[in-house]
Amino acid sequence: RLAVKLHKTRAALWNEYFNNYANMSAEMWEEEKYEDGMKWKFLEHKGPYFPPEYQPLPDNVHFYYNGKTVKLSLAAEEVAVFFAQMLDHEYTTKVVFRENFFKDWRKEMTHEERSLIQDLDKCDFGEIHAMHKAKTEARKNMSKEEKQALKEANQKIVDEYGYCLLDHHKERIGNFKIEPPGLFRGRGEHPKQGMLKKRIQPEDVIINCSKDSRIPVPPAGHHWKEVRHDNSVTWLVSWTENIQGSNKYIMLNANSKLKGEKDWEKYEVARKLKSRVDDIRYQYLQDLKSKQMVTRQRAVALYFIDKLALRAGNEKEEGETADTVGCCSLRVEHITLHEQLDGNECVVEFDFLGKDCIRYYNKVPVIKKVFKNLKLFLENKQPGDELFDRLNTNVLNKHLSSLMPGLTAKVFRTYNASITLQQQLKELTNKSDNVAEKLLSYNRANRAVAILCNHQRAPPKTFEQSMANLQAKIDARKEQLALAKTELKQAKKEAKTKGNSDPKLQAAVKRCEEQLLKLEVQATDREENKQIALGTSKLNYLDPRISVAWCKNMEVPIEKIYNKTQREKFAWAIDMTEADFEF
DNA sequence: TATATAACTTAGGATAGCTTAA
DNA sequence: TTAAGCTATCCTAAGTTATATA
Repeated sequence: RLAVKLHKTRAALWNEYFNNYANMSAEMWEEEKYEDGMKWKFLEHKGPYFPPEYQPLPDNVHFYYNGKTVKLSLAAEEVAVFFAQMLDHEYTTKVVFRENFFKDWRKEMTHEERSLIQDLDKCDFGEIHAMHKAKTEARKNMSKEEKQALKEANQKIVDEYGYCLLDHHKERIGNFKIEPPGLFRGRGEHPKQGMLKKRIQPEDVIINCSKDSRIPVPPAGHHWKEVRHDNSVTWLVSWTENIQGSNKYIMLNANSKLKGEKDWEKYEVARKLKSRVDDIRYQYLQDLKSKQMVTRQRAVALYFIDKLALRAGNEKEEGETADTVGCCSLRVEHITLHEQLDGNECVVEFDFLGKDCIRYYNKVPVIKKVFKNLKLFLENKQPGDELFDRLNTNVLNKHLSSLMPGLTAKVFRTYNASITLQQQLKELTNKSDNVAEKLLSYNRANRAVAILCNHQRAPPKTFEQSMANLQAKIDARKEQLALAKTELKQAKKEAKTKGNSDPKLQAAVKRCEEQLLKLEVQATDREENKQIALGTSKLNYLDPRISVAWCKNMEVPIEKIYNKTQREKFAWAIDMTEADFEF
């Protein structure tokens, strides 16, 4: 009940803010009274935008099997094109990808095709691939006018399908396009990579909107799977995808009221954790000594989640997805215990694949009680056995929500990310620094969070080159600076005899120094960022009010840290945050 | 109580398109 | 003016969590 009350108070606060934000007077916007769980009262939209239908290959582009031209049926040809388009990609060399593709491709073939085409290695997609490359090339080389026309056509689609009416607001939709068919590209060693992701028809699509709205019209000759009017959910359109059998949704853009409010709530829960975290930590440290195995496992898991910002780690169905784990699903093989390592005692070495098959590797000194428990958990287990065999995310989250309303495993990630940013910003930035230095500090604080959350990226392909280019610029600037300095010296000497120094030359030296510093700072920033992605934490874990307050305090324009999309998403924070905000 | 499912957030890679330097 | 390089945006996969179902 308390949580509901809290929620309602927040909703009222939010409405007050949003009235201002939307630049509407309170009278114009009759305050919505939402029942619990009601997401909207009125929802109208145009339905999804479908990808264009398949365009058959021109007659001069051939597919060959075993060296002979084969004219494929339309369905088989479309799938062949999917494969041909990916030929430059590493995917198409992987055995699993090729096998899955070939199996699904054969399903699309006619009887005759199927009996002829039995070996993928005998297929020659060369001409189709070349055609595709030529097409992308041609697109790149379009004239200004053609590009402009294309842009306008796209804008027209956005104007028509990209917005909806939700209660009193025209809101942008996040993804209004139905996903086009193609070959499934999973991450890492995905058992389903290469399978055919089928074309979605209107008959597969569920529409969600108000009863009294103008119901979206299906494409000519088609009908929707269902039209429903469920205002307890936020999606406008959904369909079932054929690879995993899971649902896909069309939902609002991040700048919408619905999403913004949810985001705000997320950070409010994390702030609440801030005020409770001491007690909660004390509790799980006590629990390390519990007589109950479940409780001790839960305590160790919480220790990891809190200290290392690990994800909850749901169980996954084997063979359906790549083999990745989070905290609760860690297996014996993923950790190594060291009584002594690099001068530290009780070190746990983690090595596992997390979400998106991103490797988590870390050597962490832990407290003795945790170490002792871990040793116990490992007893009589095989490498493939679960470390926390009595624990799952359900048990863990049930416990957490009993400690604090709204508390779940992922709140710790949000909390620790945001509090780390705030602390780091305090520690790293000086008011007297120039903007470039302040931004380096900001990025370093952001980077500390990204490292904590293990947000990695593949080093950009052009990284080495781009670093070299930057270094060349720095060298050139250094030379220029040296030159400017000698000129100034010379001028000063002459000034002694003539009596006036040269302010122009002094300014030139100063400008040169500033530019050099800026370049050097940029180089440092880029080098440190080689394998680290800052965007994910910025967008999903860092309370934007921390950044907004920092910008105000440091007199850094908000545009320096948030691009247009980010400013739109965080409009609420930019609008409501004072310089003294504390997370 | 276990398992499945729905709904929603979080995630990195691909690509479009803008900026900058040659 | 053009191409290279970089950033923003798009895309959709892969998580988490709450709830429904067996």
